[in-house]
Amino acid sequence: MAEARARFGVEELRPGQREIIEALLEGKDVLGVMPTGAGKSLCFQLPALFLPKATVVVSPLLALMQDQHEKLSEAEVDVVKLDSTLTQREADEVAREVRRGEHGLIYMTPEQLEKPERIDVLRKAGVSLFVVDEAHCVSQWGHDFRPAFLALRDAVQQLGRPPILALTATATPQVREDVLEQLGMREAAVMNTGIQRDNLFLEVARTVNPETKRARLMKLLQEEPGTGIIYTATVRKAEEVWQWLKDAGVEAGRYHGKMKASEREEVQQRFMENSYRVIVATKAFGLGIDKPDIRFVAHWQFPDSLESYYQEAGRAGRDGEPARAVLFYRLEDRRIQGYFLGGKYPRREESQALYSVLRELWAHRQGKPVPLKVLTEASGLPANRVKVLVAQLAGAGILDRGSRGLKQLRDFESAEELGEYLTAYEKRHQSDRERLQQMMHYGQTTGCRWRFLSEYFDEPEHAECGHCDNCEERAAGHFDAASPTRIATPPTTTDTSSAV
DNA sequence: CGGACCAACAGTATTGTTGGTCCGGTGCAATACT
Repeated sequence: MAEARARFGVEELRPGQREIIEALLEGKDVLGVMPTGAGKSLCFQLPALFLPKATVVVSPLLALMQDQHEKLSEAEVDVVKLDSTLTQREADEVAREVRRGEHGLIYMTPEQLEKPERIDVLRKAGVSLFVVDEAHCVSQWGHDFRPAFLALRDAVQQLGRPPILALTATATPQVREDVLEQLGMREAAVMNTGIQRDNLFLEVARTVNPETKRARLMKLLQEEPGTGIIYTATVRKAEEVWQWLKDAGVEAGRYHGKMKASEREEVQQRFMENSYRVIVATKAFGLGIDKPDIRFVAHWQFPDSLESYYQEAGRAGRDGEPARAVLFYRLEDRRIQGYFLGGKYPRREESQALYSVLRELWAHRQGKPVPLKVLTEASGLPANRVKVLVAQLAGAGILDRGSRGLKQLRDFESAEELGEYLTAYEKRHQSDRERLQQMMHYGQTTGCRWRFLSEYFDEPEHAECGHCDNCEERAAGHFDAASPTRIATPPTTTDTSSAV
């Protein structure tokens, strides 16, 4: 504790922190689900000081690593990062130091851990603790556009399987299961501090067309003098809303993945300094946004799931002061999310084709390892897709990802097992569609929205909240007791009829 | 998946129908160029 005080200026461990740290020091795996601002970082930064060997921290974003690296360096903690921002020469130097065991805390991207030479260095240094920060990325990104997250399980095995700490702010039971499975965490202790945020007022505005949305947004801006974020589903829509706000004289910024890195950095900086009233953004404006006094988050279009929604909406009111999360619900907005879900996972034919090609290659090379590159070219599938399927085969124990290539361990034992492999992603696709459906139910429900979220996240039942639009209206007597539909729509909370 | 947009056509006013095309998120890392 003295150490925590001296290094990090912490007086007392918060709920959850002590339990997590104690479990780790006993050598257990831990999945920590705790909100941003609850002190996740301390859960590994503190043990890292006492553990005999290095602590590896996997972080999804270069900017996040940069940020943490700076903060820790200022606190005179011995920390390095290993990523593509280093020159070859710098990376070699850091690698040498790591090998000699000179560093206690090593930040890396998952992609770096795919490289055999990095694994080699870490093995020589020895690893006491393996941390996956923002662990929902394993489930959210691993299966399609950043499959390096699915290779972490192998990496940690190769490192002698030290205890794993996975940390995230939100996770449904499904996502928790997936993270545990993909990282190979068996019998992990799960610490969940809950999702309730009493200062966050949840509301939904039914908006039948773009005009209604604009009117509703203007109203919100008039009611809320503080800063906020407006999320859109597409880059084009973000640009459009941004332009419209600027024309209306609102100090607005924009943020999305098509902008240059330098510009994005500048916008974020200015947002932190309160130079903007609002930021219009796609989901690119997410991880690492930790501004405490965001007063509202509005969704021009709903995202793909309530996980995403809660992550984004939950960025409002981190300071504990009253804040609002407003969803501009429109049935038609389902379309764009449906499209995104469409091409996300490998299809059955692709799984089938890849497995056949791989078996042929093995046969042809008489069991010698097949380099990933060779398989990718032979299959004709996109590289990411191949990586996802290979990770899945590795998880099933069919192959092993060695430094010289993919080695066959066994064949599928039965038609059932093969069928399971082929249909695994169809099931996932189906469950994603159900999650989108749940997102829409949230938009349509006339019940307590916090209760809806609690049920979705499988949290203990709680009484009606009193801080969502439906509870407020019920209290004001605007619901017909016999029917679930609304009988009165006061202009203060809904705006379905008064299109401009 | 399905809305937005446009052109062609229908037909004789201005507008309406139909059919085709287009578009759509999240990042790391390696590489080629100044």
